[in-house]
Amino acid sequence: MFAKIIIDQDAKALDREFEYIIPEGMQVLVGERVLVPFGPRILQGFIVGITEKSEFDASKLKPIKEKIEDFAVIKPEMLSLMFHMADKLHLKLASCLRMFLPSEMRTDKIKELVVHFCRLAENFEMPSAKAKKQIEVVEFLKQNGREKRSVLAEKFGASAVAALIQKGVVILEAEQVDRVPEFDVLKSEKKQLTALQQRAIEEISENKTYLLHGVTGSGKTEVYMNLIERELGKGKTALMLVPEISLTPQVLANFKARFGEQVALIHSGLSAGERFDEWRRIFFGQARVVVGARSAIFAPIENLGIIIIDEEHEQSYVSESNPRYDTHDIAAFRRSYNNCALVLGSATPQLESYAKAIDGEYQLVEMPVRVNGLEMPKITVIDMLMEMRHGNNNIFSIPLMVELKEIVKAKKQAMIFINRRGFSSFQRCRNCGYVAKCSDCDVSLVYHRFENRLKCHYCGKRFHALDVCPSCGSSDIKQGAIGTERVVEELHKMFPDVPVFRMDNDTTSVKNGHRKILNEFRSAKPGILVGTQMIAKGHDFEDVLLVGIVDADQSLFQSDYRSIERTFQLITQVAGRAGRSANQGKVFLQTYSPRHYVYRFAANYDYKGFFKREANLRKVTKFPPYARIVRILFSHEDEKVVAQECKECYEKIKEIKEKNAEDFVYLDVMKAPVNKIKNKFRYQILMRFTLENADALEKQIYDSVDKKAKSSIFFEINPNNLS
DNA sequence: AGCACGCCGACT
DNA sequence: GTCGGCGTGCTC
Repeated sequence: MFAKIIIDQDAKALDREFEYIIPEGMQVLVGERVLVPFGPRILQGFIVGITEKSEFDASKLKPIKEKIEDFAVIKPEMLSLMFHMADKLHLKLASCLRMFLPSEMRTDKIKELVVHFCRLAENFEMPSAKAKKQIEVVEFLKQNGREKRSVLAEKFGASAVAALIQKGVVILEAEQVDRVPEFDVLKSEKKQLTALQQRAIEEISENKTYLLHGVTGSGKTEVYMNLIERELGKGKTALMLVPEISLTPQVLANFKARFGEQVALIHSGLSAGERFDEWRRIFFGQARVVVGARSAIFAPIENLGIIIIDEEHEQSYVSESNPRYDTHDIAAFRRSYNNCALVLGSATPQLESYAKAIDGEYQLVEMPVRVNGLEMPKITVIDMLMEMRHGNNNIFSIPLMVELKEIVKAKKQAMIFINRRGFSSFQRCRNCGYVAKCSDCDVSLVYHRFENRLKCHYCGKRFHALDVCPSCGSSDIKQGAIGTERVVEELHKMFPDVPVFRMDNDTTSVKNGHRKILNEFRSAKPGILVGTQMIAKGHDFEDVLLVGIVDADQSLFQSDYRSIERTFQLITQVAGRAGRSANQGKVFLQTYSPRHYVYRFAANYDYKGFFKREANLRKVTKFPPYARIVRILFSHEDEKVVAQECKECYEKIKEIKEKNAEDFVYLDVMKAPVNKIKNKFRYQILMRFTLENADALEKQIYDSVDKKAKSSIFFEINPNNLS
């Protein structure tokens, strides 16, 4: 018998099946992991097929060396998912398989956590009277039966315990224990459902895809929990995805409280060991509910009754680094494989999803009212140009400052949203215009006051801050647009006695960083929380009565077809943080373009109006979801090589375009907007075509890319950012 | 990915 | 004359 095997190496040249002989007497299954001789070395491989006869020259075949586990780590569903991903997303087979296993399984450093217990042998000789410590151990075990070796060693000394084991008086028993991730414990309280929630649960009853459009505070989480409960009752399992940043202790605690031991949690805060143990619990069916971030969509859970993607519009569901994939696509595959329901929930669905709901491809379920029946907080749009004209050059407008003072006086809380880390976006010389740039990447550096350093947000490299301009020697250095650090500093000046917290990538990178900051903020009254996107997600603080959006335009003027949509989503999410209790909250939105339509729709919480306007714009200008964008990015350290290879590829695509002229809207080749990252030069081909022949064209274009090129080549469909 | 084979410059 | 540069090609 022969096995088709995928070698576990992330290389283009190895991205196919290799054949091996299954040795006599070795029992293997599809999906198992094995070690095989490959050239001069021994590598890990996955069995993806078993055949009677070989297709390759039989005399050149080698036998499988050994099995790694005695069970198939890749289940049938995941195997078909792998082929699906390789085919549709142009991913390498091995890199798909890697997504399905906890990374620590490949390095085989981590194993089950084994604890050694000691017990007395059935019949044993008492140690000699001189060995007092050993006698104490024996007495202790007589009293207590079993104890951990580490505990005994600490109490009586490791040598005494070792001697007893040596003599056979004490027997060692190894036991595997699961590492259980930390979480805050909440008491489980089942809330009374509103009529709206009840209706939503009833509507989501078939094995279809549903778009649950519910305003912030409409109680979507409670709906999810009830849906999951219903599936568990039917003997099914459930998979729920949440954006990484909203995997807050609160959310986790809620699920643990409701579903107890049946829940497995997967998120980036887990240690390697914890992650592995959760994966095992899912794999072996002990966990029947999986809650996790993006990569949890690959959890080896079987018998799915429902898949939920909460905050489905979140960018974090799209993997931007290899392997590139969109969680929606994977969820759609698993939904259809398991013939189960898929629920996409959001207050501000992606335009693409809402369009599908309108077309009837998804079922639309609406929850237009907050659970507590309260109005949404009032959003006031503030014209910062007017502020400047009236002589206010501060980063806060007068109305926002007035309101902040009120909050402090009333011992309440406020959140200030500013979507930029660091102190200021760049440092520029006022004299000659010099802007500090990263030596390895083509981007300006961000000034971080606390460390007094310039940092590259692309590669993380750090540089000395500018005292004098390196170009002209002038010491007149201007700070660019403001960041979180700068806002915190301003607030400290205004309110020296009020605790101000900063939450962004820089302050939450330590383990449990989120939780610490949020817990401290929770008890600070008055208190102010300053942060980037990550404060916009799902934290419910009753006393937050004010939300300030310092610079709403920031996400608006990025040359990206989705930037307006993103701005709308961000404002709605951030505003939803204010007034979660009976007190009406207020939102102040500062902008330099107050008449932009996105602010009018956002201030009125008019999603449908916004959708209509934006969808129409996309239709007319032929952008997704009414067209497809393909970007092919070439990257290499030698600029001549990338430029050349990119150009060659472009010429081939140009031929395709000429044959399909009516489908193409746009095609061009250029330097990538960020021309260099980590010392690698980047060139790109950008194109746009209509949907009629999109799949066929996409395939042709993919096939025309030179597989032997020296540059790394990235193939992106409707990319989120074009840097 | 790694490792071997293979064809052109500066060295005991 | 040889040692070694890394370009090209192969691994069931």
